[in-house]
Amino acid sequence: MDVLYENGEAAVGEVQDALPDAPSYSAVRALLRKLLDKGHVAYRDDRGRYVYRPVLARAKARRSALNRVVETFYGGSAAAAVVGLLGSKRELSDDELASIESVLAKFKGTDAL
Amino acid sequence: MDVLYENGEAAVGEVQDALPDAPSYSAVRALLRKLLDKGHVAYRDDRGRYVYRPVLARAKARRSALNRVVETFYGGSAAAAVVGLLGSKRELSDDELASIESVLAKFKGTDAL
DNA sequence: TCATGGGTGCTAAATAACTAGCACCTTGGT
DNA sequence: ACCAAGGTGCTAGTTATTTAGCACCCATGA
Repeated sequence: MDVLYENGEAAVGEVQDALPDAPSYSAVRALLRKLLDKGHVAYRDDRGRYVYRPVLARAKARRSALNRVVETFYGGSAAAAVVGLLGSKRELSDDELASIESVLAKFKGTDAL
Repeated sequence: MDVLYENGEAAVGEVQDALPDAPSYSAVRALLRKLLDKGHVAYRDDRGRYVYRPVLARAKARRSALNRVVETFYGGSAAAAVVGLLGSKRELSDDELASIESVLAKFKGTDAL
């Protein structure tokens, strides 16, 4: 799933290559077929070659993945996760800094009242 | 694993209860034993009852989990992940806001030079 | 003391996942 | 037109996981 979300879509061989400790080609085929049966994945036929993609919107999966990490490791506190995220970073470009301060601004507003 | 990281430690039954789609008690027992064999988990004997805990330091697992989400869903950009994290939040306490601005401060310093 | 509840170790059978290998089809190059 | 490469569908055998059920141990409460 992560492979598909990262690449947007991928064929069997690509999924296998992207997997850290890849099982056999046959196993990846079987796995993708099972995900297909379960409705987690769809495919398009690219001239006889099947290219798979996630069914659940990337945005939803993203939110859910982030949520899980926040729940598991930060006691549900998004702010603590943000601190953890930035704490292990060395540098931040001006653009990145600006975008973060931009989303922060809205909280300053509501909190100040 | 997530269950153990979230609770710090847990017995077989607790792991089973915390699991979203739990397999049988036997399966959880077997799984924990396998994790034990692989060295991912340790246990203490609480008067005949085994209580399991992760071997890998929470901090490392946390960093690794966060990293994976950032790689998978935010193209490796921690800043983008921060924006995503804060974007879906409604409110932030003064303390939370302050702690975030505190870690942000160090980037302002280095970037300004 | 003695039953009870809830753990563990262990085992055997059912179920699921992995693997390898076939025939077949399509694409691309010769 | 033909061949080679690389896909798919399908199948059968191997391996791993899951399951249920034993005997046993050890706190707890009656």
